[in-house]
Amino acid sequence: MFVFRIDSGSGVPPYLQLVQQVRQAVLLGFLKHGDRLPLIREVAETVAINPNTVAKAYRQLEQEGLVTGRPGTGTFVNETPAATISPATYTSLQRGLETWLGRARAAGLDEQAINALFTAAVNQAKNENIA
Amino acid sequence: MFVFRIDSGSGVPPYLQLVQQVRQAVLLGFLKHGDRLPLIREVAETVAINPNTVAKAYRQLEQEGLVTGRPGTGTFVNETPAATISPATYTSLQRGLETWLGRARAAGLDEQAINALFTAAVNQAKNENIA
Amino acid sequence: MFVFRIDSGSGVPPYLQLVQQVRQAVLLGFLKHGDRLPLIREVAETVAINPNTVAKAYRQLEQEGLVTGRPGTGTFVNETPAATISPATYTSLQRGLETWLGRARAAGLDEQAINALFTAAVNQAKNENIA
Amino acid sequence: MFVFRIDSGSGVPPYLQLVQQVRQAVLLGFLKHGDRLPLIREVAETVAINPNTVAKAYRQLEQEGLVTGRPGTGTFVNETPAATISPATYTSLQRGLETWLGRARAAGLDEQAINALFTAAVNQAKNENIA
DNA sequence: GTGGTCTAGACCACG
DNA sequence: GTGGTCTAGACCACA
Repeated sequence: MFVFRIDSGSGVPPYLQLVQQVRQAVLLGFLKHGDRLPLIREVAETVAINPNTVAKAYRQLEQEGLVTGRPGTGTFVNETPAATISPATYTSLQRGLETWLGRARAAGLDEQAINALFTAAVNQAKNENIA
Repeated sequence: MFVFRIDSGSGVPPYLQLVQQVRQAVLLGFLKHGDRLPLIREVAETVAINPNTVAKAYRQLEQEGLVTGRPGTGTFVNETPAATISPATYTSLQRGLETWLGRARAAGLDEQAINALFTAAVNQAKNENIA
Repeated sequence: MFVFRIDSGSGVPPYLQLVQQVRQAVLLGFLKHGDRLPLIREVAETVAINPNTVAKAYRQLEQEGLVTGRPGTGTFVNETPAATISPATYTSLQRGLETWLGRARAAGLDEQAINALFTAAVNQAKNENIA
Repeated sequence: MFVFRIDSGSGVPPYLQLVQQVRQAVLLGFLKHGDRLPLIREVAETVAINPNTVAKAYRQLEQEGLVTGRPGTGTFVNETPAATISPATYTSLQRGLETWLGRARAAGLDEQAINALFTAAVNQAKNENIA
């Protein structure tokens, strides 16, 4: 089953967090064609936000063509455009990240610092590309 | 010089992005005690947002005690609480991340997919802690 | 100035009527690049619906790429993809329709009957294409 | 035989589309006193909607007095109030519309644009009446 | 004062 | 009982 997670301190609107999580899950293969998203009312209950907010997120996903809402039945994932990477390289990358995270945590970095390092690294690469 | 970067598609309010970037820069040692932040007008111009928005970000940083605005002179970084990790482990972690990013990009992942992997890994660790 | 019109008896959700009217206005050249749509609160007042409903319509138009909402300023029409027909043929067709409508009304048909004739004619053509 | 047609992108609820189509057909003389509407199951199958939805449409038509359901036999059209226009002027108007539609299509207008022109013309007339 | 988001609660169309 | 829409009213980010 798919589980949502809201970070209320990030400044990102909750409905957008839901949208991004579904997008990522589809991208990474956690959600596939035909899978049913959790019911709107379920999500609203588990993450403690208003059902309308969840509905707004689902509506946007539908407009993006990622899912289809069927009244009386639920909301279902549409055919994904294409599998981007092979499962092997995917799990390899995943393992690499996990060991790195382990080292970072062992060194005493909290989540905030880890995120800072990550975004700094990503942006540095971007700047090099520009230059 | 310190450079700001606004991601208008992330959903995070621009003023918060500025705040977070300064916080991260201080945390990672890019900004140290006595460094001057860019002028409000400069920032407003380079990232194309309203000066009021930049001023709001600086105001919040001042309220957090991270910086001090000196009218007519600029905004300066206060004494940082303490660097928690040694520079050696820090650069080691940084290098590790960069090589990982290189592998990910070589495998054909775009920024979106990389972010997805990263947040998934971080959240997975969280879930394990909870369980 | 652009004026909205809500037909509350048609069964079409009000927000969709607004969306369709803007789409048509852009398509017919009544709204051009840079034009400002009426303020959300204005529309809500003139057509007597909730501001949120108008906002929902504008949001959808923004997602379709037709307009751009600028907080503090208003909502503006984006560059139109392309002018589809020459103004000459356009006005010619317009005149033709008007004379036809005049004949229909002179014959005693009310709006309901006129709409019935129109949709019947359009659908008939469709069926012929299918067959 | 009478054929229904559902436009799922119009925003009009399917059951209402059925109701409107029967109303129009009666108004234009396509359906006359004693004609039998298609069976609910047939309609549900051909237009791919739930039988309950069709039943709801038929129920509403019965409440309007347009048709009468005879259990085990079918649903039949009641006596129509009166044909308001002569068949001659009717077919004349119909021909006029068809030639106009032909010109519009020849000019390169798609269905969306044609509808836009039509509703614009109708509404313009309305505004003139108000003014 | 502008658009954007969230909440609360109601009603409807559909299965 | 499902998703979809509307209303009412509040708060926030932005110009």
